[in-house]
Amino acid sequence: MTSIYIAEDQEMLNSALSAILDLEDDFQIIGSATDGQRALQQIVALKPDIAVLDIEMPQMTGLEIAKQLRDIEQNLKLIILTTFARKEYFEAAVNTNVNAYLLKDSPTDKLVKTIHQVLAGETIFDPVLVSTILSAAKNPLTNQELKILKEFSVGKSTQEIADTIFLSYGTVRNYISSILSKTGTHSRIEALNIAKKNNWI
Amino acid sequence: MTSIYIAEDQEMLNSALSAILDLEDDFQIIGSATDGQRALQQIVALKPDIAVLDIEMPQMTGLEIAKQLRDIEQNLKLIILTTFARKEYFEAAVNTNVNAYLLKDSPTDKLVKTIHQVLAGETIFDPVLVSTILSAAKNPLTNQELKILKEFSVGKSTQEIADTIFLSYGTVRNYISSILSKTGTHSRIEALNIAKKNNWI
DNA sequence: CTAAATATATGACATTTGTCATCCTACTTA
DNA sequence: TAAGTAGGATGACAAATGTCATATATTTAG
Repeated sequence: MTSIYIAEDQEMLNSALSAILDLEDDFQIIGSATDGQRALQQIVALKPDIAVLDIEMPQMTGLEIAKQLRDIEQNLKLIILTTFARKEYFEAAVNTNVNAYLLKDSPTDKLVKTIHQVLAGETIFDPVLVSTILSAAKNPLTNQELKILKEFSVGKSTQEIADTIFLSYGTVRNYISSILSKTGTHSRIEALNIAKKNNWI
Repeated sequence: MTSIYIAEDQEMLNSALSAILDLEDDFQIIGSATDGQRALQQIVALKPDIAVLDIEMPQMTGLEIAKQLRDIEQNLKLIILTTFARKEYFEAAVNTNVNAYLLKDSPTDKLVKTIHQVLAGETIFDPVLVSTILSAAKNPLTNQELKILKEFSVGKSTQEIADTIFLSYGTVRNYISSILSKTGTHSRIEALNIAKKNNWI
């Protein structure tokens, strides 16, 4: 019998998955939470065989939970279950040595199958995810440019950005000009829309 | 026996709900889709007793489906199942006379219960939703201002906005100035962030 | 019917933004 | 060592943006 813990902040999906997995003869749901902090505490306390973790949750993300658990629980198998194929998430997950990374855009059968495969020692990455990552428009922005993009995404003015990252006013404007040129746009809002669409921020 | 159709674009939740509802003795899932167009066609063809509709789906939203179905299928009970408590959605749903409006932030039990209540002739609005709507910061923008906000949210310049909605350049700038003043900001990006946070767009 | 509110428009002004050419300095690298 | 090259900075200019005062119809409310 395999014990499973579910961390998923959308109550409907959380309860639905709990019910479905619990129906499997060899699975037993021993707990679930809709926020990250509680999930981490309970997983440490209950020591399940498998933890299914959503990434975006209140309090603490599934990736943070995975990272902390990796250090203290060697046997625990970690499965990340999330909505979007974001490169940053994926890389973080790979670096944390999670056992599987699945998209919510898969049917529940797939989750069940994945759990079985993980128990058998396999590591599973959703193929849709992998191809999305590989085909995604590569972010052409430098670190500095990305930092500045994030600054003006919250509405800061050039001067405010210059003050927060300790660059001159003119330099910040040069970077912004470069961002606009690389994104093929002529205004901050357009550049932001491009960046969001391509998951650069 | 009650026949149910599910339209929900997130495959994991779709399959999970299908499985769970099908387990109920008196329910039978007769179909499901992950896009709006296909859902509408199949619902018309299969004539279920209940249609559970997500709002945000590719091709066609659940609200559009509900509207079209209301005209041709009087007996069909419509249940809207969605993530966010948005005033516009809620109002549209009420105007379409849907039989229930439930948030995904409820457990599956609640959905099952709601279906039974709807079958008994009741109309159910998620209480969390109703209180959220009532307490939400009221949108202070006029229709024209909102229209202009949406225009510059996609990155259009003042002149481009003026051209698309047939107003003078100066008038558009006045409206934008008014938007900034009402949102307590001094730039379009800040105003956009406020508007998004409060679900005005 | 009048007063107030709306929707639209202008002109004028100060700031901010976007674009460019150029410059300096510290590192690589051929 | 000389020629790049990356990161940062200036100054100058045009265009866009944000702010205000004001004006004129048109509606709406009292």
